[in-house]
Amino acid sequence: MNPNLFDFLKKLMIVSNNGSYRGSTLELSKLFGISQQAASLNLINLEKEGFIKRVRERNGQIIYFLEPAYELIYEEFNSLNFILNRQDKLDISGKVFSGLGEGKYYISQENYKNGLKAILGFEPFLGTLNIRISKKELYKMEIIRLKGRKYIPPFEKDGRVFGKVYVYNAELKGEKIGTIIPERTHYTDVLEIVAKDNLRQKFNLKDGDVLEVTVRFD
Amino acid sequence: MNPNLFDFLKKLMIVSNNGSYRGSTLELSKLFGISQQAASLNLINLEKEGFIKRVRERNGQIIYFLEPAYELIYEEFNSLNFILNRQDKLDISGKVFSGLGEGKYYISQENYKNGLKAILGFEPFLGTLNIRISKKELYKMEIIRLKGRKYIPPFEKDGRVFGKVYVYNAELKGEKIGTIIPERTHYTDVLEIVAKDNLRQKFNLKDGDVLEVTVRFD
DNA sequence: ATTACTATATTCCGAGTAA
DNA sequence: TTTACTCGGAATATAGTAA
Repeated sequence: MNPNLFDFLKKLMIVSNNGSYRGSTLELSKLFGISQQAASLNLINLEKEGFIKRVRERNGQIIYFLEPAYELIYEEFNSLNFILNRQDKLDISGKVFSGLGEGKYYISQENYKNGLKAILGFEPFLGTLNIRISKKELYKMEIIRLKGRKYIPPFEKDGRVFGKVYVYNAELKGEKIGTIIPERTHYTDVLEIVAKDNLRQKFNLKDGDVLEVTVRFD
Repeated sequence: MNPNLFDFLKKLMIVSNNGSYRGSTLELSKLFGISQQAASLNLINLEKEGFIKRVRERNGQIIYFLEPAYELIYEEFNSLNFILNRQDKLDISGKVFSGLGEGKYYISQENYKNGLKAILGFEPFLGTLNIRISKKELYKMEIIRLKGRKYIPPFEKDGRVFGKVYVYNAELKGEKIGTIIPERTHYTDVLEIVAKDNLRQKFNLKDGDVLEVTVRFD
């Protein structure tokens, strides 16, 4: 979300009571030092994006905050908490699920395999373990993305383009592992795990099992 | 601070390590999905406003975060915490100090006196107790300002203009009191307290004593 | 290589005003 | 009274480019 709109939402939630705000756009404009038109437009956008629900009244409107608004605030809260704790690692948890077996195909490519070995220090098992991150922890995925420093550069092979992937040292159940995040992907809630061994076998994992991974940024 | 610049600072602090970031404006622009020029300009502004200190290097620069940056993040963190806790009251503490006796003059004006009585439900002692809010809790002053609902409208008397003041029900040491914040003032760190009695006498207060006030928003 | 200036493009805001 | 549209101007971002 646009930082200006977020700022407006934040202020709106601060001046609200019991999960709602009753007032007019003129009132809001005066409170926030913006124009009535800007207040109106911001409300329209917030409603369009599903953060608030409005009910018109004689003299103004009632604004109800929907769950996504609180989720957004919570994400931001956690991001700031992360900064204040100046952490060099981050714990994230998710549920095991079966991918389409693409992981094995990709990881078998020489460039990726060698890149992983160089960054992680071990020869990876030819397969990945996927975990899906819950909505509550999605903000951590963004932080992990932003913190990405080590990566395997993109390359071409047999006329196909293989994209840049960020690689992180990590731990799982005391095991040194790696996590991979492709630079361009639409799966923003998936963390791919590589390890020396077949983790699914080693820990007898089933779909739906919850795993906690410690991702390192050094 | 401008929300866009704040957002940039926040992202910068997330991708940093050990209180500093080493890299180029081009790198940052790619990380954040903005232009190199915008990254450069944002850094210039952050440095101008005293949030960062930069050291040029061969290939880029090192960016050090200064204390005001952490303070800013901390303030925002607390504001969001406030939202998430959906409070209808707020505890704020500050140190007693002696004003110039202006409080007595203002509070003696009929309009102010009657307005206070109407909102607070008691006849105020003709004098105010001032407390100065510490930097750490200044963000609460902004929240209180934003939450202001009840006020005494501005008026003119003897050719003088008396401004709008926001009035809040509050508590101090179990006592029902009121706090006043003028709409326009340059003392953003001062909370004025009114009460039925002379609080300074009643509680034997001296300058420097720390008081905790619970401000209500109902 | 960099950063950052200048000029242009785009986005955003607010005044006027219709509904 | 409201909210929210159109439109012009301000603010902001990007492109080009100098240092």
